[in-house]
Amino acid sequence: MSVQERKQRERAERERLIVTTARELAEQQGWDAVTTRRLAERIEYSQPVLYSHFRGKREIIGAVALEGAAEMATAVRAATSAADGPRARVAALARAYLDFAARNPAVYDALFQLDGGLAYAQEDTPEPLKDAFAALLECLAEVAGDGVHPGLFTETFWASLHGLATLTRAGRLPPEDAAQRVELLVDRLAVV
Amino acid sequence: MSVQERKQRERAERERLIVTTARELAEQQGWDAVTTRRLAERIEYSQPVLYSHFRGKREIIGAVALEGAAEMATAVRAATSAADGPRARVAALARAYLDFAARNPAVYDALFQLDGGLAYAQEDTPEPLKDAFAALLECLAEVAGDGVHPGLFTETFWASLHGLATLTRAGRLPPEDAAQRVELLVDRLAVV
DNA sequence: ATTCGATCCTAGCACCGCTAGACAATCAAG
DNA sequence: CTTGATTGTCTAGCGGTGCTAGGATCGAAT
Repeated sequence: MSVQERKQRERAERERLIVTTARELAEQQGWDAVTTRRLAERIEYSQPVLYSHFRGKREIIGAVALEGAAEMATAVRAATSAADGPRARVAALARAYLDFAARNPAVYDALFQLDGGLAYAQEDTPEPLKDAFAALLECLAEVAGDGVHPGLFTETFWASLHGLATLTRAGRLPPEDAAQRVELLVDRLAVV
Repeated sequence: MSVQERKQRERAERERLIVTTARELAEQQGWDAVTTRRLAERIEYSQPVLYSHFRGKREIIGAVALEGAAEMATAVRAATSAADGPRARVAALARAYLDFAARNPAVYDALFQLDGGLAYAQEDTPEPLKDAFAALLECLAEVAGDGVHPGLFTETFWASLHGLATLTRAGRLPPEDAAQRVELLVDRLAVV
């Protein structure tokens, strides 16, 4: 029994190694640089080993996305719980979200830009994704305003943040006025 | 002289053919399916011909993006000019924008998701891109609100629309309530 | 000690973006 | 009309990609 357990443990460790290595490589050099060959070389195994853990590159991206979703949820909750009052909480949420996107561009891409083969906004959506959305909802529900469905409001607010995050990072928006745009968004969208 | 002119004309026609074919192929089967081989086959020339018109695939994407920017500007202006009152104009703009993104997903990707080698939000930004932004600005400036820079407001509003467009199309947002989200966005962001 | 199954790697497939160099068509000069 | 240079296009190939078939190796159980 113990032998099998050890093997299982080692296998799980190697899977973790694959995911964290893929994430590192993606953050360092972009997802384009995350090829199965380079990834295999970094973990010091041959390519086919990757395919004994994941169906393909997509699933590896998906694994990084799930890891990122959990972290993002934590970051958002930490920021909102440290703020006083609805207005300050929403502002803290927005900053935390954009900060996460800016600090972990590759993870953010895996989550919302690339195809990681994950289901979104459905019953079979993985728990970390649901929870990340819940983290937003918890804070944003209180500023949705009368007669506005909290879920719908959260989706809309989230989409606005997502737009800011992606357009800024892709060089479509000048980065200088980022803070002002966030402030404008919070001021107008949140009902306090 | 006439011979050279004819050649120049034919060459320009072929360049148009490349761009429209790339666009067609991308809309039909996605940008992943737009390979230089397939594109060359469709225009009935060999691969190297593509490289006598464009530096590489990136520039072809960029050409599609510029074409799309011009069309989007036209669509937005048509929609806004047909509406009465600031509130209705902004709503029409939002609908026209999202409609364009939904109807021309590949073009939208070329514009705002993919790397077409174009400069954004700078002095050397190509004219069609500047003009597309100007089309948004013309309408949105009148609802920016007191003390809010029109450019900054336009950027923020645009980012929100962009977030809705991308998240909806990527399956990150349920498509049913799209109209309600747009309405919410217009109601809250636009000062009428 | 020997089987046998799990584990891993080598080698290779079809495809990608891109380019060098051969070849044919066209034009200007003698 | 015949050259020679120039232009245009194609074939073939490079190094890379994601992914997989099949053989080698190694450890556990008999």
